[in-house]
Amino acid sequence: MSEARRISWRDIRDELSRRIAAREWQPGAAVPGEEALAAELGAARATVNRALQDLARAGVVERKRKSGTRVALHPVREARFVIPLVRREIEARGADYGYALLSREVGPATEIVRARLGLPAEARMLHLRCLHTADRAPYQYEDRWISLDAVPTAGAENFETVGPNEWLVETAPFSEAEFAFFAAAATAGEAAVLGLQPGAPVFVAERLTWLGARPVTLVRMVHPPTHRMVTHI
Amino acid sequence: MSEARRISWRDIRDELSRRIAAREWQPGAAVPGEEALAAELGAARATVNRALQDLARAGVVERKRKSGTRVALHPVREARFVIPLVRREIEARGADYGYALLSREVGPATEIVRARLGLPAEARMLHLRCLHTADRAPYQYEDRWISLDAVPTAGAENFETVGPNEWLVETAPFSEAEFAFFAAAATAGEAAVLGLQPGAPVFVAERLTWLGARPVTLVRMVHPPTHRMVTHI
DNA sequence: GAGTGGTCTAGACCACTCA
DNA sequence: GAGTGGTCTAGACCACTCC
Repeated sequence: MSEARRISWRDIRDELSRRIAAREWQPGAAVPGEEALAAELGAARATVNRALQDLARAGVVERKRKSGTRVALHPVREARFVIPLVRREIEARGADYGYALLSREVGPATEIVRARLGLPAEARMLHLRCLHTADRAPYQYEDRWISLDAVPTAGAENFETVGPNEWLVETAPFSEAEFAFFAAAATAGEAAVLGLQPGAPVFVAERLTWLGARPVTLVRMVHPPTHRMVTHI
Repeated sequence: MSEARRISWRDIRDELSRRIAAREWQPGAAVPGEEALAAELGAARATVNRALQDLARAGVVERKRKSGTRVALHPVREARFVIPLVRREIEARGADYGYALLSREVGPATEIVRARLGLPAEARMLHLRCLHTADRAPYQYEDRWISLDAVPTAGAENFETVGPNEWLVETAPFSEAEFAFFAAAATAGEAAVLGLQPGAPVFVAERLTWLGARPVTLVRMVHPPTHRMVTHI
């Protein structure tokens, strides 16, 4: 009587994905062209295109003009991590969020920080050290430098009740960011703040942001070794 | 004489992105509807839609039917990491890749591993321990469990020249994966293999994969503290 | 030169959600 | 009920790349 429901690009993606997983299309093998798939599946080429682009983004197929689409030999899987505000991260766990400002200073940056941000020696910087707690337990120690050239209004903020993270998000836009994650041994200062032994392994997330060519902020976020960064694919 | 080049969805995305960064549209403010933007920018609604969807994926705007599109108050930025094969990761740095199988055993899994994978006590598993080197220096210690129920052919492989990672990628498809990253103190065994002091901080990446409901493999990849996982946004 | 993916357009209908 | 985003279609042209 009635026609079947229109096929969606997700349906197509899942069907192609299934064929690849079931080895109906071997790794390295060519996938039929968009036109052919569209005809076979009863969809428009644009719909097939959207499905294939999604698979390409996920690393399942590789596409090249003229040569066509192939099942990836070495699927480069990608992991996505959402980087929420610490406060939201803690509240999402159902824990009570706490914030404390440990120190606030205006002055020149250390040589390492200047080199990392590409700033001259005379650049005026705001240096903040904060602690974020979950149910009163140390959760993240934040060591942040803010360029007062890029964000002059930061000099007028005391950051005693609002963390620089939240303040910057609403105040200072950025165009580029670089994240790095690594393990390190807790320095004496970090260990004291987080309630660990000096030298204990800590999980460090470091972020640099720029607005155009101007560096905005450099932050080192240090977590106790119980911290896990998890994602699903 | 001639018309300007057709506007692309990237152009539109960048223009909208610029307006948001320049605070022409404040955080929380409503963005004009797709129809209006299409008219203003001289593009089709589908093109504007694609640009807005990309901004939504990046967390810059939030979209809801009927209510429309708003500039995100708390942009939930996301970081994307590509997870290549270790060999590729090392070769991409211009270093020589080396691989060594340290041990290979068939038998029951430890209780912890079974619990993690949701497997019964009698499940037959393949346990592999390997070392990946970059220019002869230890780069990653791989401790892997493979379910012989899910991947029976793994039992016939000796894994002496090809790492289980590469072998599985070409042999055993998976539908779901979970990644976890964290810092830990090197165990005595890990320290010995990586040439570190026991208790030294190490960067651990753990991955579980399933094919449908069946667990395929659990791997713990341990890196020396010099390892950094980096991404740009 | 020719084949394949990349993308834009114009129009249409649907789905969700708010009032 | 009505407004907005979500998506499909059909057609077209472009851009890249291999031959």
